[in-house]
Amino acid sequence: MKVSYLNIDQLAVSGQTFRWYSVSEGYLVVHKDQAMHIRQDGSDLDIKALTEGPIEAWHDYLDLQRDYKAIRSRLYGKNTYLDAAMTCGQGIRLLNQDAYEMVITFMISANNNMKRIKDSVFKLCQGYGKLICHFEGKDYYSFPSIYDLRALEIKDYRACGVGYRDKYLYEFVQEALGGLDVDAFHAYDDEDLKTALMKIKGIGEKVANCVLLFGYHRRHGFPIDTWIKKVLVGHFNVQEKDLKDFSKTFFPEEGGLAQQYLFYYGAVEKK
DNA sequence: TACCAGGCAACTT
DNA sequence: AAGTTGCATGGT
Repeated sequence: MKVSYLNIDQLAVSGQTFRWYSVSEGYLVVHKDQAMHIRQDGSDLDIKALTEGPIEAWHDYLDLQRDYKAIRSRLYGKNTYLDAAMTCGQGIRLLNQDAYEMVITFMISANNNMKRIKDSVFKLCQGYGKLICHFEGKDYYSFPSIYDLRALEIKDYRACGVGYRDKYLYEFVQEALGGLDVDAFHAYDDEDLKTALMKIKGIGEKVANCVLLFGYHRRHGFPIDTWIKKVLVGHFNVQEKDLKDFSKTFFPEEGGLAQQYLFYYGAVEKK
């Protein structure tokens, strides 16, 4: 199919997902208990589902129905650094990911680096997810459900390389098994959602904003990490004390996408 | 060798 | 309310 404003190489390193695996051509992508093989040649996108689910689920995951041209035109021209970032990362989108998966993944992300986050998520899935497909000689596993994680002890999380975050993961899974249903949070308004997320140990302001944005698809969410902070202070002339409120006024709606452009730009510029 | 990585909870003032 | 500190682990 034909697509615009979508680039799989950019999405693979965009930092919103840690389950895109490079294969001989394109990527093997896992989300929840589904897998697909995705390839791209210019504007030509090819998706092959490797599991039973409906292909429409992948279209939704990739946010294909949204008009990125229109959104981009609203963001463009506000700031020269953002303009450059948008030109650099034209194929960046917001993926529609699973809330529970984002809670676990971004708990692991706190004060951590991209490689180790990816490795830890991989170990967690390999160890406790279900085998869902083989591809080019490798096995791929679903993201483990709370039931898959039922019997784990703190040390089992530690063995996945998550470090001191082990106890947060353990406690969250225990609470979820006890009835805490993060899927029910979809019904909450923004403020209640953020409050509910931050009640979970291991989730502070930044991780809550990541989960809110990537897992609950609240597109104005604007996570401020160490890198974004530098960008706002250095290129948007924001004072330290105004960081938290900045995005609300500067990006009334699509702050999340703007944040992704800035983050991706930073990631590629570093090299 | 220190310092950093998509920060957070617990503690001190 | 606001500021400080310890934290697992792998990379540079």
